[in-house]
Amino acid sequence: MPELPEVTTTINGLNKVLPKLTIKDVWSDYFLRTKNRRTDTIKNKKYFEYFKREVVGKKIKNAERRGKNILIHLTGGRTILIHMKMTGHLLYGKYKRISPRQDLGHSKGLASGEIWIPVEKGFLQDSFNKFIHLIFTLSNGKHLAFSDMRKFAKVMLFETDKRDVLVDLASLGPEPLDKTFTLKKFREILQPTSAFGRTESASGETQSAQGYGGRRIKTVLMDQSVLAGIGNIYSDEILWTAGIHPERTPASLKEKEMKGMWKAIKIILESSIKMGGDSMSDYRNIYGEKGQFQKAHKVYRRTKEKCLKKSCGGIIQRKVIGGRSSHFCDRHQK
DNA sequence: TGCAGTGTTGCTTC
DNA sequence: CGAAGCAACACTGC
Repeated sequence: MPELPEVTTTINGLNKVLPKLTIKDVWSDYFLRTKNRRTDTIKNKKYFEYFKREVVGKKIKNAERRGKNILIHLTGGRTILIHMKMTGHLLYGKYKRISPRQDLGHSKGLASGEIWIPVEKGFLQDSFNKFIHLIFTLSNGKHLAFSDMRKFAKVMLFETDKRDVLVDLASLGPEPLDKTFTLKKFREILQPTSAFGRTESASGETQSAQGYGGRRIKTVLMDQSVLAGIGNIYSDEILWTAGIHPERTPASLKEKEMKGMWKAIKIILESSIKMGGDSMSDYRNIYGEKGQFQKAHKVYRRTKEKCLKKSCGGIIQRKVIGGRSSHFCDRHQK
């Protein structure tokens, strides 16, 4: 579930422990059992060998978030990009490698016949260790482990000064928590006359004069090229707070509604960061600890329950929108 | 037991 | 353009 607040929580943790450490070794079993044919990620064996050659011996400068991507900047002008997708999370601690017995419950996820387990007692002990598919050995004797149950994650290396042309980063919209993401900017993105989202046809005619204006607001909020970092949970929570139905179009939004949504974006993302992110599913911080935002959900996964808006009296509905399950109150979200 | 559902993204088809 | 369906993968819950 890593969306913006979860990635931020991870980045904050990484920046407390990683800077100035050197990567001494890298291990992965991603490439052993995957149908992914991309050759530019570590799921490809040749690419992983290259990745390992480039990364071992480099010192870590710092970590940065861009959208839902984790960027780990190294000396030598290279940056590691990690997109956690559905189930990825980075864990920091002291690990050791073992060859587990198959009867210990390690099933399909285990491809290599080896797993890494934490040496010290604590949160890292509780789970997810059998899903570690990438691990860095650091110069202080500790490890940075990447657990990824469903193996959807993307890990690659790029030249730091080419970040502006790397499509994973270049295609992203503005950062919603950036000071420069003003109400004016949000309005420009959503308004029908906006230059955003318009394309020119061969004849030079404006093809979609409405920009994003005709799409459903839920899918627009989740569109990483419109705004970077918002996913299914936070789009539901933002729309509930702003009182806007997920199927409304940006073109139909009144000024007051845009302002309410803009404020909700800032408030909800910031409050989740303060709570250490959302651990309704398997997100954990780098020490394996849960975040708390799942306790503050107003709509997400509350299908058929009462709307929590004061004196609303509505019942939370669930409907698939843009291929994602969307939760909303059809009484106060108009 | 079996199958729908799960935070993300990208590709294909209509 | 945009929406829908599905694939990548493995587990949980009904």
